[in-house]
Amino acid sequence: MQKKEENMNEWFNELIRETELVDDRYNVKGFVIYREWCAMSLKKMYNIFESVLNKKNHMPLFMPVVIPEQNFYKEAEHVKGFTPEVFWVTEHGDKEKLEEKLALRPTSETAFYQMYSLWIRSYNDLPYKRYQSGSVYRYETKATRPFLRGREFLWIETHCAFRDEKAALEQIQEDMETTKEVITNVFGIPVLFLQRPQWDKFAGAVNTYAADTITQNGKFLQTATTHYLGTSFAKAFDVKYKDENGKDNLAHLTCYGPGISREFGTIVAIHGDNKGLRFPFEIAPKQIVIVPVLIKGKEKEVLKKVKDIYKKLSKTYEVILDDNTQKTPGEKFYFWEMKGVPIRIEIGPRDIENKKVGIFRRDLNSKEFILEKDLTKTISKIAKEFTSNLKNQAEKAFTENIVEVKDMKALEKALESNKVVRAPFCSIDKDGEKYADMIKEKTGAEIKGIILTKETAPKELCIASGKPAKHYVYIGRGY
RNA sequence: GGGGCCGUGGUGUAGCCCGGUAAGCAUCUAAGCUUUGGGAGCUUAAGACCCCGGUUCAAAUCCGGGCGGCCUCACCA
Repeated sequence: MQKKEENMNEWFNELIRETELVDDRYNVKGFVIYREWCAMSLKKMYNIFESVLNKKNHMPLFMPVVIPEQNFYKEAEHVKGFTPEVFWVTEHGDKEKLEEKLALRPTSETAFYQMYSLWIRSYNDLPYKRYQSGSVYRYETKATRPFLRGREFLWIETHCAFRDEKAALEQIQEDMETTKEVITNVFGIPVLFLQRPQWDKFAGAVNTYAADTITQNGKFLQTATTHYLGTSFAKAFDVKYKDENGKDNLAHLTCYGPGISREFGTIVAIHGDNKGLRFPFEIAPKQIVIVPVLIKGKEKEVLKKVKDIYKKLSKTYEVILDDNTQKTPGEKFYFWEMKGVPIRIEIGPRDIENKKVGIFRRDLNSKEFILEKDLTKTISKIAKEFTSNLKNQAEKAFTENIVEVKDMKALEKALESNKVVRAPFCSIDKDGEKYADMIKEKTGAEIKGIILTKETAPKELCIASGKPAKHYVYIGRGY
């Protein structure tokens, strides 16, 4: 098998094929099948995200997958940004034209806000927080890849309406906390919260805020974005509320889009190692596998023992009992490690004699034999620390992959050695764009944005323009 | 969209340059025996030359076109 550190792309492609996460042999380009082992985990990811959103007073709904052309054309910037990527439904039956073209939603602002103008009437209706889980469709150009860039992908999109900018910006904060709670703490993926430059924001937004992670080969990978849309969509779709004085006001809108299928790919890319997948404990398709060691003449007592343990652990965890007799234990060990099951329990005649069980843990790739009476205690201890071990390992690589630079030479050098950089830069407003273009041309890397925690302005000069720098920006190549 | 590489059983490949044997190997699948503490062994079975056209006595192999894939650049919340 390919080594991750040698060729991450090939390692990734090989891994997702070997582990049967997706089947990309479906005969439509950019559309893949998320198979069982992957789907079990995707569902858990959805559940966790949804329950966090529900706790924060979002409510679910399901919007239609098609959006009429006229909705799509209501917000000028939005159309301009998305039109090249839209799949249009134009016919029915035997080549009869539809009266109106329908877009397969590339994102659902223009579906939600059409209805928000009917549903939102007064300030008493605000804040108005809804979300849907589902798939969206974008005609990406030919460089599609499973999980990271598909023409169909799975995500959640929230759409919220507020009285004013202040309330809307608080929602942006909440979205980022949600990202941290779920993507970092449960999925174990470290992220940087970045405000995108003006030239790289969501089509139609006032500002775009992203949660970017960094892969071990030094590329940015966007896991979620949240957008402050201001009132432009509200104006286009007539989303108004009456205030206490009976006066009409435009609602301030935000939307948040954590990409579930892409986050899954990120989990594979970040946590996977040369033995295969490693799932965070909470979203592992199965959390524990039990492998009996069946020695001739002693199968009976071993099988009885593992069935007891299986039954006991199944009350709390999702467990598989691999009692297949055609495969040797060694082969099963390799197999389940590749599949990313967090904990493996081994039991053979010797262990029964010693009142012990073998425990292998995939976060540390280590094995020990413990007393059987300590089993549940040990498992719950491992379960508790498993994901944070993965997270810490990921964070170490993440931090090491960011380097500080003060000039173009150092920038080029850092990018060449597969790092992303933090550097002083003149401006992420329109006036900085030409210098960003300059960097792009010279190095192929992009300005991904500024970090959101308050920072004092740099004393250094901008690495591209030589003007005083307003910000430290993060620069790198992306997926 | 540009450039490069490629298309052989379910999967990974050899064969192609230099046309001709029963298209080889590994894995997977099924059946049986035997084994099982870190990828066991044997026997048997099943399974493939992307599509269309051309050249030729003869095409997996050469030529043209199509379709599809991978890498890469551009584009892209």
